[in-house]
Amino acid sequence: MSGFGPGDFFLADCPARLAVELIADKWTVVVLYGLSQGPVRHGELIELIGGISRKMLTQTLRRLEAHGLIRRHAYAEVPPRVEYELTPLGATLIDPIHMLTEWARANGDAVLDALDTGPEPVAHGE
Amino acid sequence: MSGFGPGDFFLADCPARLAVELIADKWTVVVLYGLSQGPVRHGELIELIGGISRKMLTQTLRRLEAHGLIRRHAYAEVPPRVEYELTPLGATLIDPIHMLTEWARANGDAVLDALDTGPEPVAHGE
DNA sequence: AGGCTAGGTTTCCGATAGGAACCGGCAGGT
DNA sequence: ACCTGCCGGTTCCTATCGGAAACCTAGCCT
Repeated sequence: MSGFGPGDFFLADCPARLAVELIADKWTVVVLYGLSQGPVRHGELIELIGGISRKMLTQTLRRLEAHGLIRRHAYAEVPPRVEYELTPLGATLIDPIHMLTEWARANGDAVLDALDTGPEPVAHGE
Repeated sequence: MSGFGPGDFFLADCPARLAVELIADKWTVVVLYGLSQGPVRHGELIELIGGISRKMLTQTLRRLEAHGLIRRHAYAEVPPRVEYELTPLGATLIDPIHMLTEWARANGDAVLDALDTGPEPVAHGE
């Protein structure tokens, strides 16, 4: 070991760790991926992302907005319309996110196979 | 919109989504990063990763092992020694993980600045 | 015998996640 | 005029999770 760069990132309170924890979240990656091609409405995201609830979507969007990764546009229209889009800072995440999603697409089956192949409960003394 | 490839990944139960949720976890990214340069012992990870508890580390490692991303070597020695290392499948995650950590290192400060600059409570009617 | 080591589990409790139900304003149907 | 539906969001409530600290196992050292 000992080959890691500066001691940061492992330091629990450094900006890099906080940034990772911001996106290392069940919904964040999927939401950012959904926004990666342009502005999307709240309702569109709800329909697009299977399994997410309005509450968790709003919560996730708020957090990303507070951290400057996305911007919210609320149009004062009759049926309310709200669009979300990546900020320039948020756009810098597109590449990392796409690498992750591509990895997931390529290896998702292998990961699931591993679950069936060797559940081995470990039991540290079997 | 409508430019997303196949409808998978948004489907909530497809392998790709499950794979993303496996690694989109507070500790998983940091742990995988810690293993990215070779085998590491449990205790080394505890010292390396600031803020993690033994419980969460073990839990995270077990989950990664069950999904075939890492392998566990328990040496039957006097003071027990346990090493963890990436499997070939897990090694395919190094690149995506490194992109994430590099992004975090480069933009962590900007993300934190955004928090101070515009906490704007939103209040959907300001 | 008692203490040390290293990895892991258990216990307890506060914090969080998440679904369902509700809110608010306005357009349109009747 | 009233009821209903649309959209985004919030509130309520519970099940689950996260984390600190204590405990466990097993063998060597003193």
